[in-house]
Amino acid sequence: MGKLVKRAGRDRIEAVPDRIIVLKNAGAPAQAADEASFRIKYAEVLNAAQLAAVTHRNGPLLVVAGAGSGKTRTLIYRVARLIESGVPPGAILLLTFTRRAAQEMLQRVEQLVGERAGEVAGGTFHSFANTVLRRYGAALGLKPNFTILDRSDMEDVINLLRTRMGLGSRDRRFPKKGTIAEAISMARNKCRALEEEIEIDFPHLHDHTEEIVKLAVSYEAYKRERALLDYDDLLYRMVELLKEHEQVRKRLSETYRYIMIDEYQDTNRIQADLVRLLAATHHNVMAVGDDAQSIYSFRGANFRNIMDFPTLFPGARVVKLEENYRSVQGILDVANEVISRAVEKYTKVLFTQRRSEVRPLLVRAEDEHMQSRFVAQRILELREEGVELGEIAVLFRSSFHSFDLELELQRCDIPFVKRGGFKFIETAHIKDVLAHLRIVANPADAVSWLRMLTLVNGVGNRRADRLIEELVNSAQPEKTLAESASKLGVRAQAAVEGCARLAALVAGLKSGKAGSTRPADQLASVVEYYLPIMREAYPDDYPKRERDLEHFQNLTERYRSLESMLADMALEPPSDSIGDVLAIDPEEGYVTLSTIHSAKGLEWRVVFLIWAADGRFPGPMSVEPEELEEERRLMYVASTRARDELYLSYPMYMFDRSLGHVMGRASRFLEDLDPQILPTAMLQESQDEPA
DNA sequence: CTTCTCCCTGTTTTT
DNA sequence: CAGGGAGAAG
Repeated sequence: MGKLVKRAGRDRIEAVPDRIIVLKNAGAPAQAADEASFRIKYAEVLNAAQLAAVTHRNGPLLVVAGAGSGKTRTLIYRVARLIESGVPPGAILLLTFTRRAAQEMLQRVEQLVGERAGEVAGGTFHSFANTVLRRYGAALGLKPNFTILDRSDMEDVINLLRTRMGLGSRDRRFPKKGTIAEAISMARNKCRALEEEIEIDFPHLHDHTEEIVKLAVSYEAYKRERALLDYDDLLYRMVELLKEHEQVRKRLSETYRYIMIDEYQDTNRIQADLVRLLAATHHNVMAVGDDAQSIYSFRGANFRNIMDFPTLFPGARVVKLEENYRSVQGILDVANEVISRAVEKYTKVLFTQRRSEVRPLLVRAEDEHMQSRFVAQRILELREEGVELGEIAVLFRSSFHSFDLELELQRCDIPFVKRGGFKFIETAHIKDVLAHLRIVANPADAVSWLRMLTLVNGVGNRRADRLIEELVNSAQPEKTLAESASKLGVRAQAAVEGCARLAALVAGLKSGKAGSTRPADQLASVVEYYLPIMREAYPDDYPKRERDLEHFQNLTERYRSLESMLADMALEPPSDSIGDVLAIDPEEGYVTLSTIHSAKGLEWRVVFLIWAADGRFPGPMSVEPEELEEERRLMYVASTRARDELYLSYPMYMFDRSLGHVMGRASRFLEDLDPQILPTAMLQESQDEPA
């Protein structure tokens, strides 16, 4: 789907500097034309509130939009309206939650106003920051070839530093790398001192505060020395850039004269800062969001942020969209009930004119497998009734909740794609292969060197560490590698040979052996080198992994530059669970399986929510009242994804590792709902149905 | 110092 | 049901 679109997206973003020239002309936009001169009849296709938002021209605007109230539609029409009013598309910046969302919106804008919409800049905060930093980061002393660290890279570095600093080698209770990484990242996302963050959210780490802070300090230094940026750095350093370099700030602010942000309730303070700085010269910011759908507090978002918008941008206009165009009233009744029991009240009550006799259904299954069979069977029936598979989704709280269902769907030959949860980009073999390419782009990328070197037989953490010290400062790392390795001595013959082979590979990659520096070709030589290593490392399942690598090679075909490919892999990784994807018949379509988080902003005609059971949703990790409130909002998000039919199901017997078999109860968010609003059904085995 | 093996843990959610 | 971590052997 949409190779071209994706490519267009990248070009759009990369084209930043050219646009500055365009800009000067844009300084004097066409004066507000009167309604008759617009091709689109805005007043006819939008309701009053939507129209008010769309025709808003200058100054800050906050749109509080309930689920399904035409939020995306409003954004799209606003973009169209601006373009029709003479604003150059390149002066519009559309920040969304995923790049996918940005692309979909721009496609729809294109249908309205034509190709020029393609020039609108857009993407996630992180991908936008990435582009800007590559271009202007030199002002901060940042190399343009910096490497982006994902979460597991971050953990690798922390682990390395921890051992190096001799922390926690004795103390078995020293926190794990993942926990430390989380604390560091959380502190930054909430704009708190690390000490403070530990006190508030990680009180159990209190005894180790001093060491963790030290670790965080050396982590910062390590990244700076080696041109490495983690996700948080992308945002932080961009804020730094805008704060400290007035010229850059002015340039960008003048380039992007109209800024729009989707899903504002899920932004955190740094992102808000970023917007404020970007809009410094014009304050033309339109934020769209729904406080009742804030589900990313684990990433530092706070649903109260949206209410702070008018403080951040004085004089902001506020528009509320409350009419729902998506769901039938029965579904909204459930959603409204769920959210009305929240401790803190939200700003809207949804209503619709879509009447329907059908109510959502709370389905009790005997056990997990029966739940899966129910979903599969109902999907088959729906298909008989003429519902396209693409109109059906199964949602769940955590990605592993769908394991049993996946097997059942496979058994019934129902094609599906799973979104959220495991990303195959994060599997060891893909990361291994990527590491070899990352050092071509950034030879100082010590994380990747470490990964590559420890793959070599006879090289472990210690030797790798010593080799890296020499490598990262060397002008020709591959030569240095071969030389230093040869000094390891006869006792490490395997290591010497292995390093020589690795050095040869790297040399080949850099020189563009096989006459090409196309990422796909470079990847091919890496794979050739890596296959024997992989066979040895994973004797049980290497065939599966080989198929992954093949799939990965296909994915890289369309990239022309290594840098853009690597940035994409870090910021917008392909998340399809492979295998199934390839087998799908485009005519038939597929059912979507998704975590609720990944379903944000999407809608389907029929939605199943499985594992709506206490202990799963909310999960065992949610104890604090605030966490439970977020789970409640998550339930609200899940139920408002459905247009016509909504099935909430849970098994009556479930297996718990610590408790054994337990009686399952419906999620606490559903259990005391009026049966008039949420009727209950019980599954029964029919006689002629084989078990 | 590296590697092998066994045990244990622990399992949201994402850029 | 993995993947990581700790401990022992080469």
